[in-house]
Formats: sequence, C-alpha cells, structure tokens
Amino acid sequence: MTTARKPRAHRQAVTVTDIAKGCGVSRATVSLVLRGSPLVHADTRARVEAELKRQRYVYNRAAANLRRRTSSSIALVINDLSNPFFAEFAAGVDEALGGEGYVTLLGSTGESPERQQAVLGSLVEHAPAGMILSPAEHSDGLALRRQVGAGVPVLVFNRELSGADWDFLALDNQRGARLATEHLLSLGHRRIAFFGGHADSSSCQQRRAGHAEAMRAAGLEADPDWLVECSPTRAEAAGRTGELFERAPGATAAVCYNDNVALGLMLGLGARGVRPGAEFALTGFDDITEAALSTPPLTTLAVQPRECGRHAAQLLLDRVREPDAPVKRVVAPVRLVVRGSSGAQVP
Amino acid sequence: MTTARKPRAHRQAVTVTDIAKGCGVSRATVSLVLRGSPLVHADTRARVEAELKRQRYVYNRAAANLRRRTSSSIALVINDLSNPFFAEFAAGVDEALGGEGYVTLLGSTGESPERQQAVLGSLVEHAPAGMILSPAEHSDGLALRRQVGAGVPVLVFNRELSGADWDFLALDNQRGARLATEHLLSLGHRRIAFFGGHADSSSCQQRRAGHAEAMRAAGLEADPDWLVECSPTRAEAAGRTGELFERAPGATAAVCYNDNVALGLMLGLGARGVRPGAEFALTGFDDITEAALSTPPLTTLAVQPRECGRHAAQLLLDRVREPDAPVKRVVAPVRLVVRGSSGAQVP
DNA sequence: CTGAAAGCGCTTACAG
DNA sequence: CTGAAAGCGCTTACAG
Repeated sequence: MTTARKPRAHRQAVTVTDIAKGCGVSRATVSLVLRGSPLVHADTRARVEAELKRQRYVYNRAAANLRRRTSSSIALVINDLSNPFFAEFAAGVDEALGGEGYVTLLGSTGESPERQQAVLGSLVEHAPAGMILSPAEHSDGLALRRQVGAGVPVLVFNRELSGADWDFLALDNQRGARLATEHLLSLGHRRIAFFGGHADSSSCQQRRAGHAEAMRAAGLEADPDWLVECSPTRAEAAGRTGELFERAPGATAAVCYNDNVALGLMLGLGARGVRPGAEFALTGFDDITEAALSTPPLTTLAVQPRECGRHAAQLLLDRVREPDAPVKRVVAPVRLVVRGSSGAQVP
Repeated sequence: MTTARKPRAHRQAVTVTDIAKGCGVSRATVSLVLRGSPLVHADTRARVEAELKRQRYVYNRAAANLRRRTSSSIALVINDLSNPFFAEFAAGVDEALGGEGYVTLLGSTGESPERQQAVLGSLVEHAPAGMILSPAEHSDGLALRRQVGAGVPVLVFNRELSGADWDFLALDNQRGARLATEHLLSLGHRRIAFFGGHADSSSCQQRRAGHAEAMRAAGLEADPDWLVECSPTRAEAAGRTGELFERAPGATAAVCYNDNVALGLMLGLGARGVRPGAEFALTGFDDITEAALSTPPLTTLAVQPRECGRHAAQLLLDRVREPDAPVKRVVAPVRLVVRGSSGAQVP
C-alpha cells in the first residue's frame, strides 16, 4: 500500500438491517432471499423483495466477498491498450467476465516493467480471483510471480514469460504462417520467401516454422537465405525490398511477418515497378483495418482479438475453479482471409 | 444481484493479526503502521515493517474500505472499446486514476442500452467512488440516474445525456471546426462548404456552428445549401461528392465532419479528376492513423483522446472530493494539424 | 422455515 | 506511544 486518499464517506447505504427492520424479519432471512435460497417461504420472500425494491437496496458485494472469502473481480493487465488488437482483446475479456458475474479490474502498463510492478501491487490489494496478464516487454517472470503470489491464478497472454509456470494463451502463429504458405503453394508458387520480423522473437520463430513446415510438406527445401529479417514497420520493410530480391532471386511470392511488413513491401515493390498482387504475391498477418483498404487489398490472417479475449477469460475462470488442474498452453485460432494481394500469376 | 458463482475460497491470507502476533504488538499498532501514522514509535514501526515483509503481507483494501466507508475504485463505462479513440481514452483514464491510488472497474456496453443497464447494475454493487460514463446510443438519462443512484458521482463523456444533471466532458467540436475554417480562410479560400455528418447529432451541430462562426467573422455569409449531410463513412462520402458540387458550385474547399468523410471525399474527388490538396482543399476531424498516411496527408484536428481520459479522471476525482460543487460542463482541447490536403491553390 | 450469534480483515475512538 | 473493544455490511452454521 502506498497511496493516501482523502477518506471520503460514500452514500449512507441501505443495508440488510434496514430491509430486515422494514419488513419484520431477521437479517439472515434477508440474506437468504438475496442469495436466492430455497429455504425461505414464498410469502416471506415476496415481502422481502418488495421491501428491497421500496428502499432501493443495492447489494454490497465487497462486504459479501469479505465474509465469504470469495472474490468477484478479475484483474486484466494490458501492456498497450492503445493498440487496437489489445483493446479488442480487452473488450472480449470484459464481455466474457461480465457474463460470468465477474467485474474487470483494468490495469495498463504502457510496456513499462516498472509501471507494471506498481500496477500489479495495487491490483493485488483488491484481491482479484485471478489475473489475465499481457506482460510488458522485458518482464521478469520470477519477480512477477513473487509479487502476485501463489494464491492468485494468472493467465499469461501473447508473450512468453520465463520462470513462471502459468497458463499461457497465444496466437497460433505457426498454423497461420502455414496456412498462408499453403495458400500460395496452391496457387502454384514454389519460390516463396519469408519476409520480416526479428529471428529472436518467439512469434517470428513460430511463423517461420509454419512457413518451413508447409514448404517441407510440399517437398520444397526452405533456403535460409530466403528468410529476411526486418523490423515490423512499414518504412523498414519498404527499405528492405531490395535485400529481399538479392537474397531470394526469382522469388514469386512472400509470406510476410505481419501486415505492416506486407504493406511496406507493397510500397517497395511499387517503387521498383513491380505490381503487388499482379506480378508478385504476398500475405500479411493480423488483418489490421488498413489491410482491407490497401491497393490491392491484402491477403492476411485474421486473429480475432475479441474471441481471443473471450477465450482468455474462459481459460482463467477454469483455472479459478480448478486451481490444481495441470498447466495449460493454448493457441488461439487464426483464419486466412484471401484478398487480392495473393492473386499474382506464377511466371 | 443476479449471478451465482461457485464460492471459491481465495488464498489463506496473512492478516494484521498474524503480523501483530509475529512481532508482539496489537493489531491497532499494525494498522497504524500500514496507514503511515506518525503516532507509532520508530523502533516499533521498523519491527512491524520487517514482519510485514517477512510474512509477505498483502493489504486487503476491500476490508479497509468497508470499515472506513470509503472506496478506492472508479467505474469506467465505455460504449465501444474497439474504437481506438475510446481505447486511448480508457488508457488515459486508467493512467490518471492509478496515479491517484484508484483502480479502474471496466465495463463495456457495445452501444447496447440493455447491456449498459446490466453492466451498471453489476458495477454499482462494487461501490465505486464515482463513474465515468460514455453512454450508449439512445440511452435514457433518467433511467441511468435512477439505476446509479444519487450517491455515486458520474461524469458523462462525449455524448449529451438528457434528464441528468451530471458533469459533462466533450470535445471542443465548435472550436475545432472554427480552427479548420479559419485555416482555410487564411489560405485565401472564400467558398468553403461544410461536408458530412447528420444535422441531428449534437457533434455535427457544434462543428457546423464553428464553421459558421468563422465564416461570419470573415464577413462571409454561410449559405445553408453549402451544408451537405452524409453518414460519416468513407463510401457514403465518396458517393455524395457530386451532390456537394451541385449544391455548392464554385466551392474551392470543404471542412469535413470527420476524417472518414474527408478520406471519402478525396476518393470522390479523384474519381472526378480533381486532385485533392492541389485543386481542392479539405480538412478532417479526429486525426485517425490513416490521416497521416493518405495521399495527400490530411489536415485535421487532433483530439488527443489520452489527454481527454486524464482530464476526465481529474474532473471526476474533483467531484468525488467535492460532491456539492456546481455541475461542470467542460470541453476538451483540439489541435489543428496542418498537412497537405489543405494546400490547394485558390483559383 | 426463521432468528441469534459469531466472524471475514480492517480501522478508530477511547483509555491508559 | 500502545492496547482492548466495537463495528463496517454481509453470511453461515446452529438452534428452534
């Protein structure tokens, strides 16, 4: 605990005692009515319910949680809420939790491990039943584990976290890249490069693995020269277009690390007089809004962040209900969206 | 209260009693140390603090709030979290609240008044100290007022809500449109249309008012024919380009309702062989990501949703601290961002 | 089927 | 400066 707030009394709430007095029963009976117990007589129940309505009673869940030693909140810690992917994810989480009677405690870290520590410290004091954590970059898994404690189940999302044996949910990167590669293969392409991403990131490794898997299955050898690294930004990708063709001469298609890289590559191709989608096929990953609006529109993998969020909520609640179940590692489905950018003729 | 959750005991927490026993003081003393009271002797404090660390004590804020009749949470109800504007806004709110020692209770309504009712019902049971509400479309202000109750201060964001005397924060729509119009005037334009939006929306009315204000100040009469309605989508705006020129013949520039409308108008201009930015000047509103990336880049009004969120948090906390202050109506600043689209020559 | 009593983890006058 | 006692609003055995 760190902060000092001005102690501000909140509304003089009407309590079970007021209701009990108001209709001549005991507080216990009121509580039983509130919790929907079948033990109480229908007439009594009706009387109590009328009184609840009359006095505009509002349940104090915090008090109930304290007494019952339960929790009705889940902490959701997001590294970057301004990223539409995570915003959608958060919406999905909140939607699913709400449906199960939980409330979402939000915490955003802005990719700062220090802020993450502070946020977790504050959230833990509110005794959430569990936590969904999309870790900030360079998070220390062991430190997080220590701070959160053993009592709060955690689901880690999106980024691998070493040193903690928590449940883990991530995109199905490998399958996504495999689907994209298979799609290009089915159109007749054989010389398919993998363009973009950093080889030391787990998501890039997984996407490369999917590409390699599909190539191998088609009886093609994946040449390591055909894996071109670059930062996942448009400008960087545009600038590396030349390198792609030097290292992968004769390539007729590329599976790109993500949409930004693909859109950058389109710019680079255009600058070299190569018409993307007509003379060179390419695919992205993420299905960002602009993917559908580019010229040509981009074939990509829709990652359905909202569904992902719902899925995460469900996984965490499973864990909350069954704390001793074995640790889970789950991949979220991705879906290939075919658009114009992959329509290039094979020479 | 509606839902039934499986009662799940959470961790066997270490409490002030454990700490008190552990170092031979009373629970009261531990509490005083926790709350940073100057009453306790430095030696005692040190002993207690060591014991807190040793036993990895975590403060139970819910219990403290119950006893003190305070609250350390603020409810944030967002109509559409998947809209980047609101996501950024939420990030700003959470950031500011965190800094003040509050935790954010998230609720998203997806623009559904029914879901909004359910969400509010659930949030209110968690006894937030206040609420920031971006209402769903067609919300009933009086019904909301009744549901939330008089005890919880509410700040309404973005959309006017009739029937409730709550604090209100919205974008400075009028000033934004005025700045855009003044910018076009300063470049020599005199025949400036207002394009897009629905006349019955309060934000459109305000933006039109800003346009009219600037025109009037420049000694120009705003012809009602030069106000062209259309839905704020790209496709719709592109399709209405012809109408704009029929109704506003000789217009050399347009202030658009928002960026989507402006981007659509660019498409429509292109289709008619008019080069936007070179032969016709236009401005947007919002500064969405694509505004900087279009050809030409779009002159627009940056609305700074994150700052807006911080501002909202501050306003609400002011209200929480001073419940009886007069109701406030505040506009959030907007900033003109000049880019290529407004660079057209005046004939 | 209903009520009296104890207790969740904390804080706060009130004595000493 | 420290401790004993009461109480925040709720729930849950336990009697009846």
